[in-house]
Amino acid sequence: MPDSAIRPRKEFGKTIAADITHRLREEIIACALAPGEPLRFDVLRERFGASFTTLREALTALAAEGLVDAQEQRGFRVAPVSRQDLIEVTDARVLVEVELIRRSIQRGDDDWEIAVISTLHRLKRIEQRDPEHPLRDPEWKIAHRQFHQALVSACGSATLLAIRAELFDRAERYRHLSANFRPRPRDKAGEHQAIMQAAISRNADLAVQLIEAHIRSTADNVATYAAHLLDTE
Amino acid sequence: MPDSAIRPRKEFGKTIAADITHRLREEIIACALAPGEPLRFDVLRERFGASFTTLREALTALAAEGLVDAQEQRGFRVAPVSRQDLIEVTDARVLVEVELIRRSIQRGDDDWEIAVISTLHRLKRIEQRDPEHPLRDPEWKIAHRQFHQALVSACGSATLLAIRAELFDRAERYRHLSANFRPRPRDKAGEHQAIMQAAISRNADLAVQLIEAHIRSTADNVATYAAHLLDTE
DNA sequence: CCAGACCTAATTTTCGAAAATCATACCGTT
DNA sequence: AACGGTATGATTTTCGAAAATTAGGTCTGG
Repeated sequence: MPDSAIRPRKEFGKTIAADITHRLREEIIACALAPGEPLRFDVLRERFGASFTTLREALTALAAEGLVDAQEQRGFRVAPVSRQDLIEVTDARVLVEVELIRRSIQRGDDDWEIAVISTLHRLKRIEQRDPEHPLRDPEWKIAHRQFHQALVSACGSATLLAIRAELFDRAERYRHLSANFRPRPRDKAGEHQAIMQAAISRNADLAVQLIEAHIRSTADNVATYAAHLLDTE
Repeated sequence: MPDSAIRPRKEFGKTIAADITHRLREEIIACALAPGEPLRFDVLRERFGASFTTLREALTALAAEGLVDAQEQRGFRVAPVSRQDLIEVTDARVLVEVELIRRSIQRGDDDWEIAVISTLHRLKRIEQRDPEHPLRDPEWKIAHRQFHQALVSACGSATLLAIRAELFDRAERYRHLSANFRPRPRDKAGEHQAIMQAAISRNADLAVQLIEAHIRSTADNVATYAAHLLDTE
């Protein structure tokens, strides 16, 4: 990855504000910025090399996504975590994801099947290469995200996909939170494989059941291994 | 604190940006700013009396809510409307609202019942007073919003309530869109009464059925009377 | 010693100028 | 006339100084 000195001021054709929103989002999801941590402008200014107002715009956008907590006249902080919030995010994810899987299975065409199969294939490849700590591998994170994205991509509702994406981000932050304390990842590969097969064979009820179990067991895992981070709030 | 003779620039304790976000949201929902209309800074600056960056922050927040469309490097515009978007918003609302009604009916306590009954009462009072064009009456709009809010308020999930609120706003904009062309409002009072009774008597299945019909028939109404505004996009 | 008013420093929030980018009209060439 | 490049004006985007607000510490009176 390019050094920050070499890195262009902003990504392809986009505004600096949008770029910083993206970078901040990644850092918050990865818990490089800890939950509840104050986001002071001096610090951010130095870290991201942007002005007050540009940073403010990025923080406002992330506040609307639920990753940042805006305290009027008292600045911003990384959205705190809690057991209650984890439960809410999990339940909301199940509600939305189940609906989108059903729609995608009903509406998905050949391209959808190909996307599901190929994104799973890539995910498994990466897991074979280094089965240790998947969440620490940026490539695994991207591949994992793309597989789940592909599963629901044929649902036909940009509105619900946007909501799903926000909930996915918030859930991923909790996964990172517990990643450092989890002794060994469970058998996600097998779960993903089963979900893919249920989806491709158009077995909606089975796919829905597997997805719900997948989401809930991940959340349970977080609740167990990050318990000490969730109760002190 | 300078007690200026002029009216206060903002609501007490809030930032100007938050205040402008609120005012812009109201105007977009009410279609005082037409769908698709470009939001140029000179114009907004004069209308809202704020600087570029403050306005930019407000527009960014509204973009995250789906009421404004940010076109990188080419400014902002009011989010366009379309038949497809109306369908998506309606379906998403049904999905979320049905879930929240179920939870509220299961969990609601005495205070919840009181809130449902009293907000409906107020709504009916306002309708009696002036049964003509409810959407043009700010008081009716607030009362209507508060009744529906009360119905789901006991669901126990701030996360889902926030998602619901965004979808409600987007749907309300469509209602305003058709309000000018609808010959006569249908019998909403009766529908609200029936929903309240089903909720209070803890008949979840009936309440869900009524809510879904309520949402869908409203959307159908919009699709009919605002057809000429939805197809040209 | 405590409560509360006051002052100062730290921090956020807002502003308008300046830089960057986009849209359009103009011009010369094929 | 069609095309492509370029200058020009319009508009957005970014910046850092300045204003506004909060946080924290000090002093005073009871």
